[in-house]
Amino acid sequence: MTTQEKLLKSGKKWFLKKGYKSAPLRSIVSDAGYTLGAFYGYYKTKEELFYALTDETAKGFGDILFSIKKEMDRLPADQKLYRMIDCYLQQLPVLVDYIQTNRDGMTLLLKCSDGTKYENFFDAYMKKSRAQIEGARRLSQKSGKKLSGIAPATFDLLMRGYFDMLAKIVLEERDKDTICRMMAEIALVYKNGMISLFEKKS
Amino acid sequence: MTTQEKLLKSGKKWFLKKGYKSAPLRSIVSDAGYTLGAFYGYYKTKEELFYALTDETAKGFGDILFSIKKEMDRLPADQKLYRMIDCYLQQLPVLVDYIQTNRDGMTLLLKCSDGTKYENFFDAYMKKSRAQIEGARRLSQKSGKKLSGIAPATFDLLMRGYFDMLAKIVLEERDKDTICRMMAEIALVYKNGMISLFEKKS
Amino acid sequence: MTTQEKLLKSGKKWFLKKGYKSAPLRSIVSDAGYTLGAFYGYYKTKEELFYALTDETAKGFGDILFSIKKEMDRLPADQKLYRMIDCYLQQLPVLVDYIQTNRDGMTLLLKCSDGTKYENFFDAYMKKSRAQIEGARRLSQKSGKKLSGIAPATFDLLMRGYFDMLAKIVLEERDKDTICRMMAEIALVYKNGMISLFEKKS
Amino acid sequence: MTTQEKLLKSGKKWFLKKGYKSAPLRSIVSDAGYTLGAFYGYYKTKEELFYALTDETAKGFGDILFSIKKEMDRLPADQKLYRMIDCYLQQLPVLVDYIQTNRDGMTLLLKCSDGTKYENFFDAYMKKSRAQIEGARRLSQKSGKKLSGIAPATFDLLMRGYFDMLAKIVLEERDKDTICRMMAEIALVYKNGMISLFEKKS
DNA sequence: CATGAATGAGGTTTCATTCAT
DNA sequence: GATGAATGAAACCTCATTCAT
Repeated sequence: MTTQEKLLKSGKKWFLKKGYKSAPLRSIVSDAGYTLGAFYGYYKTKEELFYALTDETAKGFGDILFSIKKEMDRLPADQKLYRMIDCYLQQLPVLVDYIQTNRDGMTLLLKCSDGTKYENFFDAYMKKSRAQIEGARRLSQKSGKKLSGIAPATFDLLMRGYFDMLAKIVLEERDKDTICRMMAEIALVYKNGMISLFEKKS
Repeated sequence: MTTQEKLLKSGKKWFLKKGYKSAPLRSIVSDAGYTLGAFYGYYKTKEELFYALTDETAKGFGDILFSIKKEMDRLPADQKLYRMIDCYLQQLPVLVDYIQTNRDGMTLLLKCSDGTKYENFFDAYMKKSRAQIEGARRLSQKSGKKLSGIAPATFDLLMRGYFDMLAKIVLEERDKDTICRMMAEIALVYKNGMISLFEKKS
Repeated sequence: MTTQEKLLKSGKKWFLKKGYKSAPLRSIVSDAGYTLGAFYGYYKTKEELFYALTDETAKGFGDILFSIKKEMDRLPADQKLYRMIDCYLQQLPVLVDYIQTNRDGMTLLLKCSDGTKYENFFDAYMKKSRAQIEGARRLSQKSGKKLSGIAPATFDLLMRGYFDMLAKIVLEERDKDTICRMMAEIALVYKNGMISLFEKKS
Repeated sequence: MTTQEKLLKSGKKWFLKKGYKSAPLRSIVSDAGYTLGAFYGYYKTKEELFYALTDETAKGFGDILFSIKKEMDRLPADQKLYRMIDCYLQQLPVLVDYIQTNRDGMTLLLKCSDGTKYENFFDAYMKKSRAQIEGARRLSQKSGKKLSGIAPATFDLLMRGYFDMLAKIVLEERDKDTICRMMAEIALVYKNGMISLFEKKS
């Protein structure tokens, strides 16, 4: 294992354990078997080390979300709200798979990134998709259908909750199939639950 | 306002702004109009000040959850899973009310407690209730009914997600009615969604 | 002697000895009989300590130069160049006196300020007065007199040289009268030398 | 270009840009296309590299000053003070020429030598020549003439001022003729100014 | 009750230098 | 001749905590 790999490994370990800010660089480095000076031969700052551990994962994750979003954009306007979840469900395995194979990176992003550019990583993505959903809602309303037995803010909250669950379970559970099944179940609960609300109101 | 009250007030302000770890005790104390020496006449450590601001809220919140749990315990074993949500919905206003009137304390617990015994405050409670639900599941199974169109772990996850949403929205939104309505809506989505799953499977 | 005074004294000593950049804060502080932490109770940065030792002197010195400049502004345009030196000579004692009584501060400004906002302190003032002199020169030319047996750039250089000499001698010599006499002599050399050039050419 | 030449070139560039102390050896070496290890095959220390860039220039400059001094020594004792400037003026082109063709070296010596044995390079030479002038003064006095409408210390200061101006202008201006003209003008101001003083007093 | 001076261990970063290969 | 990994001391700065007054 090269020095850099050792540094990355030790950095990952400490960042996971204490979070970015509270992980002492000294510990990271000495745990890897080196001195502080050695570290700066490889990274310019502590932050750079963190990004070396997370940038790729963050980008990869964003790419997947982006591809899902594009898929959703192709849905006919009047069906968007109803079918967004299906659209998402279809991609779920890819998403879970990605998070699974990038567990550490994702954990760093979600739980240990305080003090870095990735703090609130998830909410940032959620905010983007909020605009997307808001757009879908307005289109649906124009098309004459009454759909909102559910307030948009609630819908938004539900989505954020869903992703939080996704994050939690992926970071806890190692079996991909279980995760997919659970998240699909939850998505179904969401879908059926929302549909029942729509129907009740209309 | 007594010295102690001023310290508490200033401490709250700084912990809310920067989180437990990053809030310099110096700032807290000088903002209150005192010096560091004075502080240590009232609290042994910085951490103690934090707990002075949070212990009560944490306990109060726990008490409510505990009372909901007791309520649920009274449900007949064979109806537990189905009616837990109603049981919870019934208590929702109390819960929201409590969080609302203890916004600062709850925020401290949920967002600013990194480095204290309360980090991961919510998950800790959720883990306790997991045992509870697990118990319900086993009882139901004994009673011979097939209920789980939904896996218990999924149910657990859903509950944790629900509480996260509750936390999020309470920390973002100041209007109690809005919060209650949204959380009730979400609970309905949950309930209807789950019921539809049960029915489909059975 | 208060702690702050000790810190200032030690700071002055080290800055004078090694210059701002090369003076280790550690030495400054431990020489004063304290630890690094103590220092930061009094100054936010090393730079702030330096400015505590120099700001006042810099301002005072600037004020005197400014008052000389205003004096010069009052001279009739056609006599400016010829009488600027007299005007300056008249204020010389004040200037020397000021530098004398602020020897340390002036030395810090002139020799030890590398890395601070005061590096090139003198040249900065010279640049300002350059504009002033250039103005005088143009006015003189308009008034029809041929005066420049001396190139403006040369004149500028002479002035900068003069101030450098002033700085040097003040920092070396402790007797005010001697300094005044020497600088007055030099000013006379300048004046007569320049006049002889003017006359030769015209 | 040999390795050593590359190192020298890069060293010159960085020392000129940042000064001896602030120029990181790392930058010097990597800019030259090598690594730190390579450097130490050629020079024992960073300082040694600096001297490799300056020793020759320093010596050459000193030699010229020495030859001027020898020239002056040949002047009859009773005419020394009056004719020193002529003697110097005669050598001025040589001096300027030398500085011109060794701009970089001279700049290093005058502006970038902080932290090396050459800091205060100019003043060191001036101090040596002080002894020389002092000697001239004593001889003149012995010979019975009243010469000093000007104090020897003032004369000394003037000379140092002159050299500072020379340094400044050479480092700023690239055109040799301009430099020679300006410095000659200044020398004339000096000479005429001093003569007028002598005459006035006598 | 409160002060405020001081500590000391901690943090991140820089850099000349060494040395095995 | 050159590499480049690594050192180690030094730099500036932060902050919870102590303690004499």
